[in-house]
Amino acid sequence: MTTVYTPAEAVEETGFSLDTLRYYEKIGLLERVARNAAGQRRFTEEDIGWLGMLRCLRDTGMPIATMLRFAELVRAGDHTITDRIKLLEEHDRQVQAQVDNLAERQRYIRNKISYYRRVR
Amino acid sequence: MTTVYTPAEAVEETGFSLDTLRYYEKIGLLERVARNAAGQRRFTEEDIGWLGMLRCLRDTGMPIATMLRFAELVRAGDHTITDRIKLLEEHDRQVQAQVDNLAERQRYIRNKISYYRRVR
DNA sequence: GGTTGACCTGGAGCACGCTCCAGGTGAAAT
DNA sequence: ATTTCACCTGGAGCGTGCTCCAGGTCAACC
Repeated sequence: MTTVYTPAEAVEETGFSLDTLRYYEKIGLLERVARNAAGQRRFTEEDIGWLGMLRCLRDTGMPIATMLRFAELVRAGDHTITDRIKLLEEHDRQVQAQVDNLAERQRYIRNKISYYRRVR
Repeated sequence: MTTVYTPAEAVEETGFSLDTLRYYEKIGLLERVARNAAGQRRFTEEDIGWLGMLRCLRDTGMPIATMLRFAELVRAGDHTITDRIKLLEEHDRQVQAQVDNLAERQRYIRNKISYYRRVR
C-alpha cells in the first residue's frame, strides 16, 4: 500500500502551511511534487519524510540556503554522503552552541526573577 | 568614579552595533541616552547593565514588542515588579520549551549522522 | 446541475530587526 | 590649517522567510 497525501494531509503531517510547502517546492527544497490528473499535488510518504528532515533543520535554525545545499547533496546521490555528514556535524555544533547559550541566558533570567522575588 | 562609555565603548561592551543602539533608543527600548556638549552619546553604567538584560532577552528569542513592554514596566516603577516576574516567568517557560525542542531535534540530527556513517 | 470548497499559478506584499546612506558637526592629530 | 575621525539625524533600504491575493480549474456533495 502506497499512501499518498493530499495537500491538506501534508499540512497536517508536517506542520508546514500549504503556502510554505508550495514555496519550498518553488525554491527547490522539495523536488517537484507529483500531481493528480487535475494538477493537484499528491505527496508521497517519501516527501513527508523529507519534510520531517526539513522541519528539523528549520527548527534548529538552519538557513534555507544551507538546507538547499543539503537538498542538492541528497539529490546528487550516495557519493555525497561524506559531505552530508560534514554539513550535519557542523550544524550539530551550532545547535549545541545554541543550547549552551540558551542555558546560560536562562540562568541570568532566573536570577533576575529571584532578585525580583526578593525585593517584591 | 562614575564611568561613562562612548558609543564605541558601548558597542564593545554590549555586542550591539552602534546602529542597533541608536535604533533601540529610537523605539524606546533604551531611555534617551545622555549627551555630551557636542550632542554625542555618553552611556552610563546603568545603560550598559540594561543593555545586558536586553541582550539576554534578545538572544533567547524575545520579540522586540515584548521587550518594550518589559521596558515600560521597569520605567513605571517598583509597583510593577509582580508583572515583571510574570513576564519573565512566561519567557522562561518559552526558553525552556526552546531548549527541550532543540535537544529533541538534535537527537534526530545525530541519528541521521549515525545512519550516514553506517551506510557510508 | 448548482454551489461549495479544495486546490492551482504567478507574483506582490509583509513582518521583523536591523543596516545603510546622505549630509552634516565638532574635536583631535599631523 | 587641514585632514581625519567619531559621531550626529532622519529616513530609506534590505535580507529572510514566508504569507496573501487575484483569477481560475476541478471535483464532490446535495
